[in-house]
Amino acid sequence: MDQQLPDLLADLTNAQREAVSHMDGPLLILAAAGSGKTRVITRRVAWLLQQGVRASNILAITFTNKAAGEMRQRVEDLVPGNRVMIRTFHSFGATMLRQYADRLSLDRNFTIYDSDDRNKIVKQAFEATGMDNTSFTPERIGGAISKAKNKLILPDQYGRESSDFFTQTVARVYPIYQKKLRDANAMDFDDLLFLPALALKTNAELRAELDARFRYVLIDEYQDTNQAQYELARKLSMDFRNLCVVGDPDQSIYGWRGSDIKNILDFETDFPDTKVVLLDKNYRSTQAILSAAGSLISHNKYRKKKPLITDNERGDPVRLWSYDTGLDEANQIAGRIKQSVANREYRYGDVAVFVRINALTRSLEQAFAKHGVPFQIVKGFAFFDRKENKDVLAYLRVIVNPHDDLSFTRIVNEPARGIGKTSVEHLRRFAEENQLSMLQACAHVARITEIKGKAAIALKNFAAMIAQLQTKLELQPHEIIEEVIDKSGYREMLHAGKNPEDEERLANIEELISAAREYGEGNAAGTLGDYLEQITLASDVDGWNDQQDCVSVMTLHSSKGLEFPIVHILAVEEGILPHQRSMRSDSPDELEEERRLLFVGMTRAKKQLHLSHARNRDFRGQFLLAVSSGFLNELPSDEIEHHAETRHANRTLSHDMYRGGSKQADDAWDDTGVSRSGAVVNTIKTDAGVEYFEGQIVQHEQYGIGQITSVGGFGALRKLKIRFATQGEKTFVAEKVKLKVVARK
DNA sequence: AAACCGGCCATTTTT
DNA sequence: TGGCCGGTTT
Repeated sequence: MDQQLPDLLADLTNAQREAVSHMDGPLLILAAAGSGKTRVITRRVAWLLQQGVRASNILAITFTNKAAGEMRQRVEDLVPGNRVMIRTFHSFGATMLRQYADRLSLDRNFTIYDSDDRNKIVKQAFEATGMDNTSFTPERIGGAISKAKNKLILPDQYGRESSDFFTQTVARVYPIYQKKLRDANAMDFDDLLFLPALALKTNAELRAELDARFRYVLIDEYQDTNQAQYELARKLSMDFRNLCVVGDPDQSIYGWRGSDIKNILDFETDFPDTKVVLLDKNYRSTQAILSAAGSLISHNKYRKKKPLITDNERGDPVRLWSYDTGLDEANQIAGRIKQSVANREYRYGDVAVFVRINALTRSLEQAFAKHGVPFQIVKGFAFFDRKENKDVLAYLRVIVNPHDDLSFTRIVNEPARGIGKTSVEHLRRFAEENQLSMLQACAHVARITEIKGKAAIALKNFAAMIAQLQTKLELQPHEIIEEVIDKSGYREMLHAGKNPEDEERLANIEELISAAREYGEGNAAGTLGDYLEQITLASDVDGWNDQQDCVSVMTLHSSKGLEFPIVHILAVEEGILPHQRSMRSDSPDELEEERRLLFVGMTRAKKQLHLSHARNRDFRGQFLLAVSSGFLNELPSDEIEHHAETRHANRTLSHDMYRGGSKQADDAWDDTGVSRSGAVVNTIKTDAGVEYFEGQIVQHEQYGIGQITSVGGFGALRKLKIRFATQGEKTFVAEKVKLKVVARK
């Protein structure tokens, strides 16, 4: 080997070396959490280059753009100046669609619609079917279409397989939805996988070409691929079967959006001569953390059994915290972090807080602010969701893609130009009848008799302004934004400033401009279209700055692939983790996925792991009962240290701060059937032998967690009143109702 | 045409 | 709790 090249294998374990230096043929790397997976992939890319494989023949797929960037950097450090394509699946799909647009009869300037856009188009498509209002939300119908695309089901195929009313509805919406997207020259997220996968399936020539172009394909987080992604991977690896996939079935957490854990479990069947490498040693976490995580995940039935091993020290026990309220939880965690940093035990940047749902970040935000703890919420681009920024982006979209009627409608009267709803509807109808985009239709506004003088002139002027802006397309993105807010009158509108928040809006746009400028500096060749694509395809973690010394707050899903010395996981409670929606008795898979989600969160921790729950939680403005998650009972007691942070001293005071219910909830905490006051409560026993009593906490299939507020009646008429966490109070016949008594320890 | 108001609703996770 | 829709007023 050339002495000047870095020795890429020297510091690896045997298993890692085997994975890195495998040359041709399919390769499956089963990599347990913390087993040095990223290192192996980057090393492997570098090793292939060192063996003389051309950079342009390698394709590496990661799960987030951030991961792609990091991998690019690490490969660059090992083999400077290479041009390996490292992308997310979606970004790869978008690139292919643009690159081969002509051969696929597509317009390469397509807009990428996000889920908000998608739901709006679904709504329009639903209305176009002429069906009556059903109870199906656009989100639900859109979700079904998304799943169909992930399974590569075409609009007309969907109709043939539809049976019940919901799928029949979807079957009617789906074709119209898809046509609307094509008319607007827009792709939804799923199209970025769906269309390339279909193209590779039906266009043999293109498939062979791309297969030869990407001779070596590496895919990270393979356990989270869906059928469309699977198809892409396969079709790129038929003539050149050098497909390397890396993943861990125990970390599959995207089943809800169509990913199929079978892809990784069946890989060896799909590729019979697969070489399998097991990376099972963990280099990340302490023994205590691993043993707790391992004990939890061993409760999953649908799973290959495998031990979690490490040479690391035992370390601190996993700490389990009980709080009276969610507010206490947030405040005490903030306080303890602050104290530990003051004691120089660790830095703020070492700490991460994970939550199951985004709504839970709010209390943390307040608590951290109150205690003066620096933090960042990894909800990356909430910034681009602000109205003013969405408006500006809509202008940019229309400039790049004049067919984008959705964006056109958003901005045609923003700022107000005297173009009202009715005029816009007339324009839309005319455009539809004449197969034009709404922007194109503006040129023929004189022919639309319903649109009168003022509105007609305004539309003409609007179209002229867009045309004028389109001549600026070769400018840098941030310069175009400046043009947009000047020429459109947006800046003027905000400057006129009637509302106090106008100033803030202007500041937000300024921030958008500097973000665009920053983008331009890093991507000198980046067009406006590239910039828009980057924004739309950005994930939450892509906006996360890991250099800052502050606490990171994020969802468990976002935490995948990351690691932190100190990890807190909040609200490990029934209904939250596992989430209500996953607890239907007919879907054990979903419950297992929730368990994997907690497993992923736990295995992010290197040194300290804190799990917590509260007995009462503020949710949606209501103060509700909370019960610790059954998952906590699946942890090994000898690795766990319990901390009950109750506030007995000022219990009454704390209760006075909230609306009713919490006193009862506290009484209910004793599992004795006897309230704290000592009074015996009503108890009834059903014929099936189940005993119910007041104050007991139960779970109903449909309504979720609740507390029995009263029992009464005799014989077949015995009734239970149950107050549910989210559904209010309901009455049931004790013999009939199916309840699960929530067990606690 | 636009601003304003009040009621109703849902309410996981994300590219 | 707040975001959205639909209706009403100016």
